[in-house]
Amino acid sequence: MGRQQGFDTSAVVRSARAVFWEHGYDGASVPALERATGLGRSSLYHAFGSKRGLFDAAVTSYLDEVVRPRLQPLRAAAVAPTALAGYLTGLRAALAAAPRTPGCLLLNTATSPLGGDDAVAATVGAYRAELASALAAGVRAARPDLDAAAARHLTETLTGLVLAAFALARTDPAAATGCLDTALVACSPLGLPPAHPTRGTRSASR
Amino acid sequence: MGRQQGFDTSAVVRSARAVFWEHGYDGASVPALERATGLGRSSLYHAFGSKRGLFDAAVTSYLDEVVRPRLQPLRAAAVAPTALAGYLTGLRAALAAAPRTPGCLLLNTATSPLGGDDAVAATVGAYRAELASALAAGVRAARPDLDAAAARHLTETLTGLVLAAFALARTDPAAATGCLDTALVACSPLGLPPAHPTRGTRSASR
DNA sequence: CAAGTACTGTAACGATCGTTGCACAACAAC
DNA sequence: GTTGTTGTGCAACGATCGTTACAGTACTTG
Repeated sequence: MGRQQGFDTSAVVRSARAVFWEHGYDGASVPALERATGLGRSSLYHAFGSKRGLFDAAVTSYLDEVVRPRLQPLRAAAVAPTALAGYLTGLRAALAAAPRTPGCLLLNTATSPLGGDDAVAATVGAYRAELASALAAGVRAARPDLDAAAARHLTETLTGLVLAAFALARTDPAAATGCLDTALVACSPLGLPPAHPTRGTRSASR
Repeated sequence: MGRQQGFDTSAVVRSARAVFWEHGYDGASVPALERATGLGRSSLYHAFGSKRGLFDAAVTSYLDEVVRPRLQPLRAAAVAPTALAGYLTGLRAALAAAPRTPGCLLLNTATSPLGGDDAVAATVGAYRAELASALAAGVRAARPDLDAAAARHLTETLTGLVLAAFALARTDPAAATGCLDTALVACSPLGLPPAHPTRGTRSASR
């Protein structure tokens, strides 16, 4: 069936994803995508049709390789009581580790003009629902003492705090980790910080 | 001292601000800014130096004419106990009113590549601090029963939920208003919704 | 081997980007 | 009125944007 392509598609998408993640859709120029992927325009356009096609592939890759692996413990059949706190501390560590993090590819897209696109809006909506669903499972496992209304309230609070952390990641990483600290406090059975509101997470710097 | 300019600077900045708000910094082309303001390039560049200069003026205008007026009841010397809930319901109504809202100009900028700019990051940080400070005052007035740690925790939770609402405004207005509903529940002394978690706000549609 | 098809390199496309120079118009100061 | 300064209109700048056409290469298929 003709010549076979000389590159690994998923690796190329991963490289392109990094460019979109850091520079946004508009800011990611085709020459920059060529450099990052090591491919020429012909190959890119042949494989993905357009810049937007490559971006869509990058978003799918982001969901599959970045978002869902981190949510996996919360989406399993049996969710551990520590899975919720583990997710939040893990996310906190990830944000604190990188000196300058671009935040969340999907949230950045949602707040960009591209967020007006119906397909993008649907993807972002599905992402938020997936996150909320996973956090709900974590809340059920970590806080079986809560009734349905309280669990729902806590879930929505945590979802909002996680999204706020993503929103602040680029300009104010400290504030972003602070949001996750607040989330950790919120899901504690005590309901209040033990001594000082600033929690120490041994796996994260600062 | 020479010819005097034939336009109202603040009105021009207001028009330009709307363009930046909807299309973002990169997406706002100079021709579009010309059309919105009714000015030629010469006048724009003479008055503001560059596109970035006009954007900075638009951000200042946004803070002065959009953000702070809404926060004013929370920044007054004497804060009413209802000011906090008033802010949240007012914001909710504003998000629910417009069919398609561009969210928050500053948060959109923060999550864009421009968020990496030091000046932008500083502005966004100051904005977040101002919001958090105002919400803290509202919490003190609305919930004098809370101790310092609990008040601080509630303030950070509310700040996060407001930011999350802004982040979701463009792609999912319903989810954005949901964040504000959750915030309203969180600052209620009951701590839980009375019957159904979905609160009715008589001033807002839906 | 011959034929056909799929992938890739090079080059250019038209469009739009933000910015600048220059000539002219309008007003203040003298 | 004259001079000097400042705002505005017109036009073009070089650069970069995403996309496409075309020729050539590499491989599968018969």
